[in-house]
Amino acid sequence: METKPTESELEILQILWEKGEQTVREVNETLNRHRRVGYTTTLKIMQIMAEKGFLSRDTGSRTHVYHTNVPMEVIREGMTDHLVETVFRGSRTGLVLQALGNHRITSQELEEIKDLLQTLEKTDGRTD
Amino acid sequence: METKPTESELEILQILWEKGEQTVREVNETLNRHRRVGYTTTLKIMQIMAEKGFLSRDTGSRTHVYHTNVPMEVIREGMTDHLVETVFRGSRTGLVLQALGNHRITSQELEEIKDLLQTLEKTDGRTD
DNA sequence: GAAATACTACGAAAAACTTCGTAGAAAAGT
DNA sequence: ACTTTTCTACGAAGTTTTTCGTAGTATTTC
Repeated sequence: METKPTESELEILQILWEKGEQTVREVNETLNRHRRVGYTTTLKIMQIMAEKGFLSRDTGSRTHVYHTNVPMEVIREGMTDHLVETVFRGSRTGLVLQALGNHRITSQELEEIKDLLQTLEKTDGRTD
Repeated sequence: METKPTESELEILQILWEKGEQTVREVNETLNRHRRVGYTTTLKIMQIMAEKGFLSRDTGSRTHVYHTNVPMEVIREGMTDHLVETVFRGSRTGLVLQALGNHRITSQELEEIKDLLQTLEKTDGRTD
């Protein structure tokens, strides 16, 4: 399965993940809240995404309704892995330290992370 | 400063970060250990990178010697921020949890992260 | 010192992605 | 009913990135 959408494709995926199924017009209107994009541009990209398998569409009525075909989780994992490989030379921890370092973090976030670490510590059988 | 190299540019940056200054031929040979790339292709990209400011070069002798002009840290930060914005809707913690979750992690890595968290907890004055 | 090799500069083709105009059909408005 | 709006499909132009061939010099090799 494809896991590396282009930037434009990712914008559209985000909208569909958040709002569920949408028509091209709806997606285009959402996009236009942030930047100017022509209707047919959005249409074209969504058609391409359907070809690539990122989206499926209901062509029952004249106005097609699109929905994502890939879980957000899968894309997040793929993109994160790609960053780890290309930028952090395979070091997942490197990325984690980068993401944590030098940035303000709330107590709640800190707790979340510590909880996850504890879970990992217990669950994940390590050999070292 | 530019912080978002293309994929090809990133490959070259990685080589120069690791090996220090290099000629086009040296870089090209390293690239060719993994995939076939023509010499002039590498040359061209490195010339473009010099224009963009990613690299500088010593043109003293006929064979130019290139070195990076941007610290690895800066690119890592820029690329990580970009991923956070586009894929994790601005949630740095989301990325951290993604990077940690579902992946085997060594005790040593775990310690590293816990240490960093402790430091953050103490150092970073939080308002919540 | 002539031939082969190595280097840069340049341009342009190829590929991937983005953008939009136009055509033609369906639906809605009046 | 007919005019306007809305929709998809399609093609093509525009952009960015990647790829490489060729030309022109310099250097090395024999």
